[in-house]
Amino acid sequence: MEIYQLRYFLAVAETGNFTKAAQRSFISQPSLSQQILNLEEELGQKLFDRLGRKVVLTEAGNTLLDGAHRIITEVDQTLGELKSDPLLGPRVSVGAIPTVAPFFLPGVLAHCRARVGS
Amino acid sequence: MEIYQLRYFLAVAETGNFTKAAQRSFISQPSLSQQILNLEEELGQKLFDRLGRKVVLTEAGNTLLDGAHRIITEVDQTLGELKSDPLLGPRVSVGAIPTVAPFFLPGVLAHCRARVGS
DNA sequence: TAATATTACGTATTACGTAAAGATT
DNA sequence: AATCTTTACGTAATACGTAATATTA
Repeated sequence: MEIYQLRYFLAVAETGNFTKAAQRSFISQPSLSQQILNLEEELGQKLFDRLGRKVVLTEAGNTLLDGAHRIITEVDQTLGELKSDPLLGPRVSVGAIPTVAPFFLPGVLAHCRARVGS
Repeated sequence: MEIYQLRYFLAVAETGNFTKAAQRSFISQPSLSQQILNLEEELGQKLFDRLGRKVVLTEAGNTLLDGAHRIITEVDQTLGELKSDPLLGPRVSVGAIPTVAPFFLPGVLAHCRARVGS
């Protein structure tokens, strides 16, 4: 079970339709179908009942739906905190005596930022 | 970012050592190293400071550590609920008039279970 | 020099797309 | 017949292992 599979699963659960779910996921419909089948096989549980053109969650599917929501929420939140966050990363502490600090530091720091490119 | 990568990351964070983390993860040490690098590249953040033989979490690493713990906990809980749980799956409701139920149902149901193999 | 991490590169797994077939309305 | 899903199969991406190369205590 991987994160990308859970995203596919959620797309199907929310659209109730493999074709639309595939479009939303930017992959072909058979590939998405395959991943859902892989998930079902790994879990040993059918996740959807294929009723003609309707796709409905099974009991196991509903259980996974709950978990997937919680997992993906945590994942996206964590990604949001981390992804290329410029506030994270190495810090530099600079000390200076009070007399010169207000005069020199602003210009010097701006120069540093410009050279580093941040 | 995928679940298997988060497990590798946790292994390194907990052991503070790529070699031991690889052993615990049952993969070779270079492969694990590569996955950590992939993660760092995707996130645009260094996750560990390699200080000679010590490996220490960066600030971004600590942020991911929190998230990874929550994510993996949810994942494992969800997997535990689902994986080949025989209680899940299709249910069959059987009705019978009170008079015959206690006499016939036990044997018939046992027979069904035996034929289905459950 | 011993212990550890990274780089280089080939192999094997596997996710994906296209085409064809099956199933349902 | 039209719409949707699954099956079949080839391709491309990539996770992994082995070997060689840094790097540090």
